[in-house]
Amino acid sequence: MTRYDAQNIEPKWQAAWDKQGVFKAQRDDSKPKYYVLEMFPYPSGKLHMGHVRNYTLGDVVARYKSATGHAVLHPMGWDAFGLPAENAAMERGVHPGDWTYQNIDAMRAQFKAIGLSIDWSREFATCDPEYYGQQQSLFLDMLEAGLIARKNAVVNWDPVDMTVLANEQVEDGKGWRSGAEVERRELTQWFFRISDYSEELLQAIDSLHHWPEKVRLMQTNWIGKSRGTEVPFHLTDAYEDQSEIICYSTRPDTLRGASFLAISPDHPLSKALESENADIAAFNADCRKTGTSEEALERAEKKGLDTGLTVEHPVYPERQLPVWIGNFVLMDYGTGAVFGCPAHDQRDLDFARKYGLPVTNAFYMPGDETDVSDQALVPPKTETVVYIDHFAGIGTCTSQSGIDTTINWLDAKGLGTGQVKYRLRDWGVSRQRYWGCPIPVVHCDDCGVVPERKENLPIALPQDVTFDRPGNPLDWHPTWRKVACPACGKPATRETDTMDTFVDSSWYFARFASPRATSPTDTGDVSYWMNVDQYIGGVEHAILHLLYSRFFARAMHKTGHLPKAAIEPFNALFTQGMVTHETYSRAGENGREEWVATEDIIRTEKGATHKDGTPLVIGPIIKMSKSKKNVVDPAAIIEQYGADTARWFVMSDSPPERDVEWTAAGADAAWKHLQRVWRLATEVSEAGEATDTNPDAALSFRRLIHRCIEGVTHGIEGFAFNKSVARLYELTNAIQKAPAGTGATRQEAVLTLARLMTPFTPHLAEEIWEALEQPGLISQTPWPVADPELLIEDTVTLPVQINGKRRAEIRAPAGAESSEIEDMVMSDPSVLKHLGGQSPRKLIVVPGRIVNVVV
RNA sequence: ACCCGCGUGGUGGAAUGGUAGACACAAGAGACUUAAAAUCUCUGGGCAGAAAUGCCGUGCCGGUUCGAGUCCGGCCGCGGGUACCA
Repeated sequence: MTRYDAQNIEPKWQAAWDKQGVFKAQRDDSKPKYYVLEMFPYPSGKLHMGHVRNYTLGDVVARYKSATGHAVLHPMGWDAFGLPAENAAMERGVHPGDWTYQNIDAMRAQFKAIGLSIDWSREFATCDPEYYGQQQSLFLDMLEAGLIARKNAVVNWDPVDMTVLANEQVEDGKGWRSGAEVERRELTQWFFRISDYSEELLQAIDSLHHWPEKVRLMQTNWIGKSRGTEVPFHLTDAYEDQSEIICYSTRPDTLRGASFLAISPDHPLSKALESENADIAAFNADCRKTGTSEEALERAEKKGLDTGLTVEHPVYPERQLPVWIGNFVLMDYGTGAVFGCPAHDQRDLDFARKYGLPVTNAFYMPGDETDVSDQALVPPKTETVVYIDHFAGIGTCTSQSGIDTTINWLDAKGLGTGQVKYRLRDWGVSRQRYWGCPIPVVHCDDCGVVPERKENLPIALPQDVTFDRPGNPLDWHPTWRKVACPACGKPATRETDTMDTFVDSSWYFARFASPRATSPTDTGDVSYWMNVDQYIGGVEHAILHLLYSRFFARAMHKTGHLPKAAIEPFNALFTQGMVTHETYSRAGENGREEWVATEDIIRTEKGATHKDGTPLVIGPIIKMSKSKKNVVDPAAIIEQYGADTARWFVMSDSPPERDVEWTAAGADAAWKHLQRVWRLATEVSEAGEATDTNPDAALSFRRLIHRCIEGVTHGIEGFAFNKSVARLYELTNAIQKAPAGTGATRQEAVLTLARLMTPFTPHLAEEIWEALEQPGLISQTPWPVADPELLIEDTVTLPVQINGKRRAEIRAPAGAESSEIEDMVMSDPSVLKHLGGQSPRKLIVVPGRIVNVVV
């Protein structure tokens, strides 16, 4: 008997699959189709364990669906545009394209070594001109369909490098390269009008039955629908052409407690005031220095400046409210102006206390008429409150009905306008960078912004660019920008902004249906293959990527590129957990914590030491990451144990949606198990022709085999691969301990085991299939079907409880009547002993489950 | 702060309201071996007991139920998401 030699066997089967085109997706109207897709990777150049887990999950599904008679589409591509390539260009002087394609080559080889059932003939990268050219075509169609707008937006501006920064390039409010304080600056940008679809995208979340509840909730919150009202406040004295300030409020019922107005530093009125008031100009300028990132806003202190202007309260005109500029008021939500009601909003209360503004209650809690002091009174909207002297005549009711009544009242009096607002903002896609899909428009002095002609697509990125100065290389390319206007033919300038990489990933799933089509999609192919039946990826994409894709599918439908049925492109979504690993550290120079790479660790009984002998501190178990140096390189694992071991490990133990901790011991154990399976298969193979001479033992063995088929299938269907793996362990144990006289069934068991293991460890399964002289490839062999007859036991063991405590058990025929079981229970010696002569008050028989005797 | 999710042996984790701890890892004991590795066998929630068995046990407190890890209410802890959103 030989040891299982994964290093030679795995490439052999990969070549065989490749040669026979086993995984080529083929339209076949005689079969149901199944489209499995894992979120495509960024080509960093190196596979990590997270990839192995993600793609193995999808591969198990793909191989299972294929074995159960589906026409499977399981493609792979590369999300290839983005910043890291430009960084590499700046740091090492390589061209972003060369860097990217080299990485793709390296990663493709590593992916192939995992033995994934991918149809590689459909591979593409988003940086292929064939792909982004079609994306430009989509852009032009969407522009024509009114789905795209051009407007001003605030960006992070690095005043030293004179360049726009992505949010992730802003660290502590400073540019990552220059270290300069980042400023907010307005630029004219391209936007996808996703906010037009807010309500539809929100409503349709209800139809996403096979999405995780968590993701649906996150999207709902992100869209952020709120009902409120817009209330105009008249300026006591009109300022220039402005006579009123419109505030948006979701709590108009608290209008009685309004004691000031706060407007955004970017509000038109604030801007107008800047020119004549130096203090205001300075204050606003200071506010704009704060970056747009969430952390920057969070840390910023709530500050305000009194403009000296006042407004009339709309309901109590005799009251004059001061108008402040508040750094916490956002121009791009609502109207950029709010009324402050300190009694019923904590932030307003803090502001009022800081600047000495009045605090007036609009309502009390029933039976508690104390005024607000340092804690704003904000009960849940479903709770009943007592309104004080309310203008719309409401007294005691829930806040929600108070809000509704007030909105209607204000509407009726012409004092406000009921409004539904969404947090979801239009999607700004302009990026001032080189390595992205060029936006296909031209700026002409005479014609303005002109869309490119489709026959000029793709608008390809120029190759000859340099990264020796900051900013966008397209801006100073000697010739690329200079083009003839597509409308009038006069000299004009090409747009140098490129698209956000989220655009690239918003439709790639549709492109896989016909990756070489000369239009974005092919109607026949896309109608056949879409939707994605099972989408798999990290929860970090729960909001943006998935929401953008949902929007894009609608936009593609509107522009004729997707059928109506595909406007929700992902039928089912699965979000998998991370791969984690222990961290190790020691005190480095000047006492700072120094992380130590996994390969430098020697694990000892008590802890860990560096291979140079210094003791190490074992840190927390966290996601594998370069910065913590706790990565385990899949390539090294594949070299040591083979791909099947890595696949088996990541599918074992932890449920796929949870994090899995990579441990050396676990990997070793997975490898040992696969060796054991191989050993058993070899034994069976060497035993040759065998017969069953012990029919009873053989029958119960066969029952076990079929329970295993049932369990593994059920586990895969329910994305509980860890449970499938447990059933496979059970079957392996049973084969090993098979009683004498079950030789034939044992052979059957090994063949079934191989077939059930195919989705998890396909190479080993093929090798066993071949060793047992079975025809064809196991990858093309149908999935075993459990015989329902064999799943039914003839006798069952029923636990007997007395007053809820398990005291005995009885064996009863599977279909026994309750009365029969009652008789058996009441004559069972150990039951009688526990009853001690008492007669039961009640006997509960749950057929096939349990008996409870109540005394 | 708000919104989700989760708390089960030494560990990862099983368990349609019905025998808690499947399966695996780590551990201990044994077999084989000159020895080790590899492999195989057995043990394994806690306490008491030689054992049979008994009591306790799924973060804590209470409730519903013949029966609760599972359902309900409250608390504690951990994880995730989101937010100057008016």
